[in-house]
Amino acid sequence: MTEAPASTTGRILHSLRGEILSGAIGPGERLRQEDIAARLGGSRLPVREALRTLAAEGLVEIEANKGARVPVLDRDEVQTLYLMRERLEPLALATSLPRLTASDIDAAEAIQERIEAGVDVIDFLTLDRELHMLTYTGCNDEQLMATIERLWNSTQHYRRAFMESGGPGRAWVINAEHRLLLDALRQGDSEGAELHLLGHIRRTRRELSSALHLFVEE
Amino acid sequence: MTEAPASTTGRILHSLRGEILSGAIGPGERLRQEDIAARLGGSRLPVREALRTLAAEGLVEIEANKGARVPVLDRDEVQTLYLMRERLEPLALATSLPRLTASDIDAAEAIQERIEAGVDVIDFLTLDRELHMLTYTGCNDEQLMATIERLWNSTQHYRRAFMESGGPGRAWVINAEHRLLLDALRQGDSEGAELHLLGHIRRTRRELSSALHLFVEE
DNA sequence: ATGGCAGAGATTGGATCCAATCACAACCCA
DNA sequence: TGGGTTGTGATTGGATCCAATCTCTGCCAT
Repeated sequence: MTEAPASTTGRILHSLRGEILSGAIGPGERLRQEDIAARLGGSRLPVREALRTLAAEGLVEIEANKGARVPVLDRDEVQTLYLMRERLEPLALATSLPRLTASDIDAAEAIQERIEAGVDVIDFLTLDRELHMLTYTGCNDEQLMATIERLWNSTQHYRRAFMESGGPGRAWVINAEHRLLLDALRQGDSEGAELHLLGHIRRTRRELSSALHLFVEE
Repeated sequence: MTEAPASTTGRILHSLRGEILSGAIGPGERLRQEDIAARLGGSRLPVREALRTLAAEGLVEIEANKGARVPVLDRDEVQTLYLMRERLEPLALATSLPRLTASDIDAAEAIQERIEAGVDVIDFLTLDRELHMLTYTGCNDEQLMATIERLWNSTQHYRRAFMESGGPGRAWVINAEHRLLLDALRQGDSEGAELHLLGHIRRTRRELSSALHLFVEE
């Protein structure tokens, strides 16, 4: 997610995805090809290809002759995306665990310590994602990991909006879940790790779903 | 999956996807932009956009300056795709069931009767897919259904190769599983339906995994 | 005979230009 | 005054052209 590709299409794709994930381009916002081409450098052609890719990833939606915009998700859609995470991420974790090294878990714990030391909203989102992705490094299946990243990407905006509007309130819950997850991983306890991960995602889903103010119709 | 779009890009995308799913273009085969443009009508531009979309779907892989080809999956990759189906399709089924009408189930049973009446390999693949997708019609979540369709698409070649090389041998097993699934749906038994579906996908995964001749290195 | 190398043809990547469609505003008429 | 209509600017869709990279063949040297 961090490597910068050489081709123009790859570069524009990378930049656009980053702008959507960072919130610089929010849900409902329109993406004009010429604007993007001028802003990111290049002609409209690589922009169109990048938009096609983003559309297949679910990060934008393209309507024929009417252009691309960032989709506005309602509560049910975000809920389903989280239900998908609840099903797929334990699978990735179980696949990853046998190949996970002690230093992988060390790195994850270092991230957790930074989270507990106190960070702002934007840093938390980045570190939380890094931590979870680190636990999946042993899973080298492209399709599974690509699907999981898509699920994170599609819900990124709502996670950030939730955190910025006060967040979960009880930070210790997240930390306890992370610690339990990492401990289970350390012990090679696949089932335990899967259960803690499931509970972690499930609780987040429920908190997001009850934050109705995130999903007011526009 | 069957509607023919008006735009050139959409038409080419639809045709290319169909050719890959039908086996007209097999794994490892290269896709030259100019060939496709000449064959399907249009310039290379819409072809490139269609290839980008197919790449994001996992139906082709694009290497910079080297073009697109249909990916060759090994046994582990197909296995993981099926494990993903085992996780996601019961979710789609549970979401679908409350909105499923009696006539939906009637239609699915009609398909099952056609399968039992005896069909060739290609018809079976089509009907089997139609049957399962029918059971998901009540699930109107775009992302979940798109992900499931991608999983079917990515594994379509190996399913067909398996069927053509003798298949499961015991056709009654599939029919029993389908009947049990449909019966549970008829009774509104969500848990039972999920279990039968899981068993159905799981058995297919195991049979495919043990058919090593499908995955010889090239 | 075999391995490396060079060059020509093939193929992809990108830019510019033209056509088609859409959105919006001004205008006309009831 | 309000609603429909038409026309113009804005935006997207598609085609052709040029540049960059790759591939593959044939040649040369060892």
